[in-house]
Amino acid sequence: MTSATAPTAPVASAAPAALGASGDRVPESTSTRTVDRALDLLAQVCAAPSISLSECARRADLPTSTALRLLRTLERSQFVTRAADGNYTAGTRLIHLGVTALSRESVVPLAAPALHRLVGTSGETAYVSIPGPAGTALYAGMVEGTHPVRHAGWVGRTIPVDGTAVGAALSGRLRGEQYVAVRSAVEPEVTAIAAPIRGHAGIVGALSLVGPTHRMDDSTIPLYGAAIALEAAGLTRALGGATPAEV
Amino acid sequence: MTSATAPTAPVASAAPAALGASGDRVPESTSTRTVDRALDLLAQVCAAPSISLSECARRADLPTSTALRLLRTLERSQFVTRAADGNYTAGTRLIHLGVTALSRESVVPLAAPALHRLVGTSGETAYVSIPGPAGTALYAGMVEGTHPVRHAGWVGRTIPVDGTAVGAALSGRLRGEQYVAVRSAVEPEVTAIAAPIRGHAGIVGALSLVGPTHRMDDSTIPLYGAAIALEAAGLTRALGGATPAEV
DNA sequence: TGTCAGTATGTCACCGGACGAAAACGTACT
DNA sequence: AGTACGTTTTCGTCCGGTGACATACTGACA
Repeated sequence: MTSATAPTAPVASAAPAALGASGDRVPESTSTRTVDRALDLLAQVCAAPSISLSECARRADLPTSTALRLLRTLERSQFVTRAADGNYTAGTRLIHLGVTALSRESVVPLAAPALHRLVGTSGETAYVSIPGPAGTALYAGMVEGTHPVRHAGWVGRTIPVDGTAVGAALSGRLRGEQYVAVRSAVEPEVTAIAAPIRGHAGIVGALSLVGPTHRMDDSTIPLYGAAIALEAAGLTRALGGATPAEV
Repeated sequence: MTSATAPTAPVASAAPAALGASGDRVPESTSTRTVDRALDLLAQVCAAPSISLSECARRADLPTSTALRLLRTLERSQFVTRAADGNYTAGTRLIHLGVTALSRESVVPLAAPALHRLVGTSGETAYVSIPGPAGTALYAGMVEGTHPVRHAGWVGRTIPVDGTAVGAALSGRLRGEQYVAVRSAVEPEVTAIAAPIRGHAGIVGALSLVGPTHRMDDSTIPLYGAAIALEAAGLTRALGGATPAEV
């Protein structure tokens, strides 16, 4: 028990650094309102499949003429695109920057073979997740399950770290186990099992399987959990991280 | 010959719309300098694995104090992250927005099985590409080839549409063929074969195989090209686009 | 037909937000 | 110690960003 407590504590202390954002410590007085507003509008455009000027202005709580001017700026530099019907969607330049930044998160492409193996083992949908903005977890990549009824795509979605399996894995809150399983955290009748992937500086991502609760029960969870933990350990070794046995 | 020319012309007229950006027609006088500057700094941060304040300011041609203020704004809203060594990298919020926007480009996740099949057929690295910013093509997803010596990852990279196979495919410039192959366009001794994927409104993406020229020769190119065209036609049907036979 | 509500776009007087030169600070090196 | 360079802070200044208002357009309804 004592030895089990000691290994957990250093992992937990490393995890907040992985989830913490440098943005918290930036003096607010030096912020630039105009840019804040434009970025908020950009986020609003991305949060919807397609959005009108007035709805965007409403959600960002800006006068319409202000929103139009800022959205025009975003449009000119191709961070948003405006369709013929007047609605805005994310632009090619934002996608480019996002894909470039994502491909630099080396855990995401590295996890692809492991995701395929997990799907092969379980038939459930497999995900790799990374820390998201404002202390969330971001589903960054997936391989779909093979069952006729399977989990639908969550790529691009953020979830809270509290109360979710992926969140717990990213935070290192495994309670002495190698994986964590949570039922009905994000959606009813959906169970997720997750394990963390560690790099030099601590936890950098998580592998997870997500599927309907009726297939993820007391007989399958330990089996799938062990497979996820095994794959996560392999990725951890590949990234030069410390596996639990070495912590 | 005449019938072969007629089908090409309507396709070519549809393709510029796919590559054009609505940003071209936005009045420049309504742009917001401050936001333009911040977005340029964001792009500079994404263009490098990691970058210092002074280098970022240099590349954006801004005074250091101005760059610091704008980067602090980007940092506060988690579009960039500043490490302990002072260098900036892309932040979680940018990744989130980028992944969300990318996952809304339905061609990218839809292409995953096709990419795997192409790798299975050829052993070469397979990509799905979409229109990028400023008339470029963006490599948006990949499945690595199986050869010991294979093409390294280009995901997140943009290439010119002129003179490249993917660019030609995205532009619809196939010269009556179903695929296009180009040698040494982006890098020496690398050959790419590509075919367009069409949606309702025209070309939305391209499938491609990329590999060393010594393995992509006159005997393999027609075989791989036909496989790519077949997969692209399947995706086109899935997206409700018009296949060449229907144009 | 007219009326109304909502959306999108343009205008311009105004003021405060963004600017950047200069100073101060921190670090590494000789 | 001095030097060089990158980073951060300061603050007077001005011009860039603002938003209330006007206008045009569209769709729904009586």
